[in-house]
Amino acid sequence: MTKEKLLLLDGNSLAYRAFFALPLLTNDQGIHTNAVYGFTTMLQKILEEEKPTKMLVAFDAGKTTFRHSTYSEYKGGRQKTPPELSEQFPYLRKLLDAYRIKQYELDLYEADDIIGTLSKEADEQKLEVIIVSGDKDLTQLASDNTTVYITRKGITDIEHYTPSHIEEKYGLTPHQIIDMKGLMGDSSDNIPGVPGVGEKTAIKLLKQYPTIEELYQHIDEVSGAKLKEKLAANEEQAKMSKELATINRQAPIDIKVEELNYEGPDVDTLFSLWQDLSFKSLIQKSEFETEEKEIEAIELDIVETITKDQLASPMAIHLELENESYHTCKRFGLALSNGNKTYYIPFEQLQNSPELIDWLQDENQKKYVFDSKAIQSALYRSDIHLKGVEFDLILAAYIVNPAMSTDDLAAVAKEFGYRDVQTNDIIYGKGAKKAIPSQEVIAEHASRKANAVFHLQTKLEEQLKENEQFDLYRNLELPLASILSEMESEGITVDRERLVEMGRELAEKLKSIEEEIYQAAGEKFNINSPKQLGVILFEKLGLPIIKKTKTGYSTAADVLEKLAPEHEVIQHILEYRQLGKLQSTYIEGLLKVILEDGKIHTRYQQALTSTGRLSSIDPNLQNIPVRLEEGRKIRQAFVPSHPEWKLFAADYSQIELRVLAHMANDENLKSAFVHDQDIHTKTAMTVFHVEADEVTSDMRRAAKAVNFGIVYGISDYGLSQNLSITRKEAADFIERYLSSFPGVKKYMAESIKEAKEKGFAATILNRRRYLPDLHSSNFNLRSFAERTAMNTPIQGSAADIIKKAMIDMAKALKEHNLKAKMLLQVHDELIFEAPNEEIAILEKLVPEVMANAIKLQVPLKAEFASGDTWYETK
DNA sequence: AAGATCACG
DNA sequence: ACGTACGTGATCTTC
Repeated sequence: MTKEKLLLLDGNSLAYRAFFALPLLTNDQGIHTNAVYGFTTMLQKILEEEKPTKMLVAFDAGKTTFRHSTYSEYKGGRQKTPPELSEQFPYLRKLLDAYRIKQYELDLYEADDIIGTLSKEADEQKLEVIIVSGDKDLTQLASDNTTVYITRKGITDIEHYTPSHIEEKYGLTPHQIIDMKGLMGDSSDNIPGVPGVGEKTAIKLLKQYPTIEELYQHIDEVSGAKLKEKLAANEEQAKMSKELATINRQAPIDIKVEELNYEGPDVDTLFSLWQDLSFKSLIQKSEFETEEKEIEAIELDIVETITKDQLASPMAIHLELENESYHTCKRFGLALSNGNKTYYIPFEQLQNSPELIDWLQDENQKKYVFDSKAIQSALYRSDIHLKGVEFDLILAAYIVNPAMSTDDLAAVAKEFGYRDVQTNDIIYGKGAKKAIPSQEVIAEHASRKANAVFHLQTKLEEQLKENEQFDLYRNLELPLASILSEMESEGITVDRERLVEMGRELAEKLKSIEEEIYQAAGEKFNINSPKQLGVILFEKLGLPIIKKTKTGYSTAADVLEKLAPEHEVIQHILEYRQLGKLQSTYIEGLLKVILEDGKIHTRYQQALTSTGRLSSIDPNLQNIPVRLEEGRKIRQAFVPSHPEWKLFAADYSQIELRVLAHMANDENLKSAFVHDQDIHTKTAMTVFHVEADEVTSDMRRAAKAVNFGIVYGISDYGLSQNLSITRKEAADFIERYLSSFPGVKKYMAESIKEAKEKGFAATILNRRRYLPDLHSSNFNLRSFAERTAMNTPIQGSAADIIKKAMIDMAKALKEHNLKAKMLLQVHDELIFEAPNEEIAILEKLVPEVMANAIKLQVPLKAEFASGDTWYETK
């Protein structure tokens, strides 16, 4: 049997050390974690190096100890524990529980005394003992069997105090450390000692007289009159100080060395705690070590058909796809799991399994999935209509924390403590190593995913309910996924010839502008290269440098506009940029993604943005040009899918400011919307104290910029940049705005305060965004988080509203038996196509549904237009 | 793979 | 004093 090794840790001391050694880290919910993190890394290191068989962490019990009856000023004058540290102690306790390490504390005694008592007992039993602390006092406990580890700078750098090390360092025995302390005192514990005697003098004296008692017996022999005088005057104090510094090795503890066996951590609990604390590096490191071996075998049947008797409700399903482009990619096969057993059926066979298809299409057969939108869309391509999705892991995880920046099932599962599933990167490889593995490998991978989904359903739903977000998840996001799938699958028709023709024209214009630029520059260069352009403009032509980027001169549009009067080439460059953008992103880009049906099928990312908005990719149909006429013409290529049909567009008017009026409960702002006034003009009237007919276009423009600023979480600098005014003027402006709209002013302050208290900003439908940086000591990070705390409820609530409108809209189209289809969403705008004869119906129905999506304190208003192309819906 | 730029709400 | 407006995606160049 290996020799017993007992590890005794001074919990309080190490937590303090870790806290002050590390910067203030927080987890994604804003709880400080640096002390727990430091403690953990130190613990991991010691466990690995020492491999103890017994362990205990001792804590100080409370404020009063038996030492206070000797000396009431003991530990007096100490700064009280910072709240950022106090809040970490419960997590430290949980951490130790997860490691299954015993913890102990005792009324009236300090951690030292518990350690002293246990180490004495262990020492007598000839156990090897290691004591770990940040407090050098503990070195008095060193012996032949006991080594005391004291953390130096940081927390993982450790000095080992054996009796011989102490001898070498101080020329004293461990026990004399107490006498040393008695003479020199300890300011941190407020132990007085003998004033004027420091470490050097104390050591010198103790080399001559081994203890304080013997020193005083021979006080007359001490050399140096001054020193002798000081010692004589403070005899009582020195003896008391010694008493205070002496660790009590007979504390009345009711725990025995035999009870301290350490058998390693409860891995699952530990991992899930690390998840909660966002200890990503620790998780990764230890997974790296366990990844290969610990993944459990699964029960899997690869089958050619699936019949009713193999199906149940609920079951988790996963359709394994070649890649993320589910509208076009290869579909490998479907895995089904009831939590224990899994089936995998290749996609070709699935298409010939009528009982399985019936089951998939049966609303009453409940399915749990990861990314229902992808599966529904991919099945729809084969005319299979997925119904009965009861749980969607990607949406649930996104609602629990939208900051989770991954769409990989395994990565999401890991976040919630489930690890028997691998990432796509591991199975398929990434970059150059990418390859399609065998069917067996794919089948197992898909089956593990289905298992993961099945196992995580309860946990996620519990968490959603706990956060009061279940309704948002179940009645908004989940039904929306299905509607988005229908919109994506429907797609929008594009007039390919129109795009090609526009491309031809653009190419000609670009060619001639390009030549003019080369002429002006006197040489050929790559106009698309900011680096090369910078050299031409700022070195060759000697134009003034207005702004720099990290890597060189800025040639961004706002800079070039300021340079325009300086040189005629600037205008050409701006035009080249503008047209080049249209050509590459919109003409060539869109032509590339028109499918055989003549349509473009974007994909909405429903679990991506931190505010709750959607995003659109492959292609992005949420940023089709509109502001400039040349670009806007791109919209002429977006057309209805049938002759005698039209496109119909409806957009919310000022939805974000209406949301603000509602949330801030600002009377002035509310009244503007109740009376349906032009909000920017109204703002100008209020801020400039003028009548409606006195508002100039500049005043309105300024008011509009301030309104934007308010929505974004205003800063004087941002506004000054936007309006090209000084910062001071911008600051005055904001001040005037806020005193005109006192409700808004109050809202801004309250949003930050509330987010700070709760740890997150929330929307009308209780969507959350965690903002740990509100507590950051970094000005930039904190300011950013503060602006986010103001902006997220506004932008996010607007997103909630339009999502709700989309659900209501889909229902209304069905109920009215309309042929009209909802095709696109652009944040505050919905685009439909419909037969001509339905347009009049939509003109009534759509604005009504949109306006009634969610009841606010102010009316919601939607404006609409229809036309033969998207361009004409204005 | 990162940075700059520019398209949208 | 600190250095910024909020949220996205695609393309191009450069490293």
